Amino acid sequence: MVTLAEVARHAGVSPSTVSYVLSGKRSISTATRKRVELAISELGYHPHAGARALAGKRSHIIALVVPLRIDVYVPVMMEIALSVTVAAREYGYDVLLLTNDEGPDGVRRVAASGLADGVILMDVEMDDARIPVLRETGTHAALIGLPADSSRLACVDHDFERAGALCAEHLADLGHRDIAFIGYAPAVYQRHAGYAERTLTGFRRAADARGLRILHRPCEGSYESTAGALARILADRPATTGFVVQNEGAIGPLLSLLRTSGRIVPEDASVVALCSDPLAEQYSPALTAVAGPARELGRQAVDLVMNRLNGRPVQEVTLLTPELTRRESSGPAPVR
Amino acid sequence: MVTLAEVARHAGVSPSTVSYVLSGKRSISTATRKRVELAISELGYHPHAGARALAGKRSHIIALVVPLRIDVYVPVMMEIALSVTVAAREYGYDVLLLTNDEGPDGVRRVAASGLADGVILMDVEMDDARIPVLRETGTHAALIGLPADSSRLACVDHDFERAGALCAEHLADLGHRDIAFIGYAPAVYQRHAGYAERTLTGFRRAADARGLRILHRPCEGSYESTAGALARILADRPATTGFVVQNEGAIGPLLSLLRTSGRIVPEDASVVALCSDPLAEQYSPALTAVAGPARELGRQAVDLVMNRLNGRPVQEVTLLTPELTRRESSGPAPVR
DNA sequence: TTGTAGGCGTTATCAT
DNA sequence: ATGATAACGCCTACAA
Repeated sequence: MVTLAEVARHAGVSPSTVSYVLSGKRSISTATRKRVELAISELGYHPHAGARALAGKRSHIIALVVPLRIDVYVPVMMEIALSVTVAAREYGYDVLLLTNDEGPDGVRRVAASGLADGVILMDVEMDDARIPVLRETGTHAALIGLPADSSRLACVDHDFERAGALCAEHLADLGHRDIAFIGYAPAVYQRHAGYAERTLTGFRRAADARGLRILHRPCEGSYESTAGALARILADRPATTGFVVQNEGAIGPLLSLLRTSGRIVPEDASVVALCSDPLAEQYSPALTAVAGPARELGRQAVDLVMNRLNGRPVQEVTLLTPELTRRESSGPAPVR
Repeated sequence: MVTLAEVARHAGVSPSTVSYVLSGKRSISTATRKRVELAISELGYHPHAGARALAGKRSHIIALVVPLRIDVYVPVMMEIALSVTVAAREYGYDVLLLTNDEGPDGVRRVAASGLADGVILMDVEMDDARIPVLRETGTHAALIGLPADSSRLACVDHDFERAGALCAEHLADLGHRDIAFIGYAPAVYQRHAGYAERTLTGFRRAADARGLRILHRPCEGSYESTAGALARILADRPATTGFVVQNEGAIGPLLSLLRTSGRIVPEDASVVALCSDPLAEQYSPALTAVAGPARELGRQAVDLVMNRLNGRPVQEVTLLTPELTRRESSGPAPVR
């Protein structure tokens, strides 16, 4: 292995000079810098990560804790994870992947061992068990998601309330009066997942403001459960003409079922999905959808951690604004 | 930060004793071991990762290189990544996430800096640019996928030839004579992606052996491209009654299109998908599908790296056997 | 069974 | 602008 000392010898300078060329923490004459840089590339030198972490008190690694069992749409999760990785690299940081099955101890382990300088938590729950560990160990962290108590933390998330409201407003604008919201599995609401509740809150509030009649039906996302949810909706409120879906699994079945039941989209029924744009475009008709900037979430989380690491102040809560993209699945309410 | 020395003092032993109870590399009397373990938990000691890597010449980290742009089904990729992480933890290893946009240099960087002890490459191409770096640096690695030249490497992959063959044989058994294979985007075949070609090879060979007439149509996976592919198939071979799909995006559209064109599945046409079981079960009718053990792929890759790290011999190529699960989308060929 | 001490490759504080 | 040198926390060969 090539060491800094060898580079120094090769360049005819002292080890500290090489170190400073690398870190840029003091000025170096152009001449010696050139020599050092040449030596580095000639020898193929790469600083030893462990030694650097030991002496420099920074591992240049952040940990990303992802859920092992996932109820949100996996590709979005993956996109966030990848954007975190790419953004971290721009700071010279690498990303350590942790699964949430290690629980709070995983966070403690990587923080206490100096393995990671900071932590990004995905899929944060309202009352997340990892948060006390963060507070107790003073770990620099960013949370993707919004816990019940975000004080002294740094959180980024989509503005789900706004997303829910956008759906209701869009359908109201189109003249729909009776709207159904097909949501996540009952279990998701039972454990008070923030994103699910906040979407519903925003949706309800906007619907109220516009005088819409609404129905909320949880749904497992399978064909059968979607069929069940739709049947109940149409039985309870036959006049329903607008559908909002926040369960990726239910989208395909819903479109099939509407077609089967003789309802043409968007002439007889409008569908608005809460999902990523690529997904919305896969369906036929392409779906009007509300999506948040997944990639941006990852970036922001990294920025937050880096700011904390460098002692810069950070906002406790950052909400990213979602956008509604109108496609083929929504249209004026049918006249009756 | 709690150090090993403090633990030693607290337990009234020497630092090396603490080190040895941790590593188990020499026998310790039960009495002192107890004392040390108590001190460790009382003080909340976690060995400093950097120091350990520096002194022990092992970072206890493996790097996982994932593609930044993905054409395979993302959830499967995610499942593999997570299973790698879980399996690695069982060896006391953590996983560093690298994206392939760093290219071969990313591998060189983590290997040369001692950041990672080994590397797992996902989405390996036939003539992968990262492989020379592996050879040149002597990095311990496992590849998920099968490159053109696998000599002196350790590769795991699904047995795609077998998967393709299973599809053809299943449809042949059911009496189908004309079969169409709806595949990945043309670009995937143009760059000779191994999994795509091998599936086709196995499919063709088995079809030949059974005297089937086959058609292969690449497909982008969108609704439109699927419609185009299907239209051509039915124009070229109106007698086609069996469909094999190896493009997750095309499945939904295909089912819709078959229905629209008045073909009932499975009475008029049979569909066999090459996709994960959870995905196959989401559709209606539930799809007969051939799937490989994704989680197992991750495990095996980790085992391979660990074996290499510990100087144990490893197989160059390990192929995992896929299984066909019969569901509702395949049935006897219609009599005509 | 346990203790002592040198060294791993950097960083950063003193000097010069 | 550059050099020498003492940590950093752990591992392990060598002693006892």
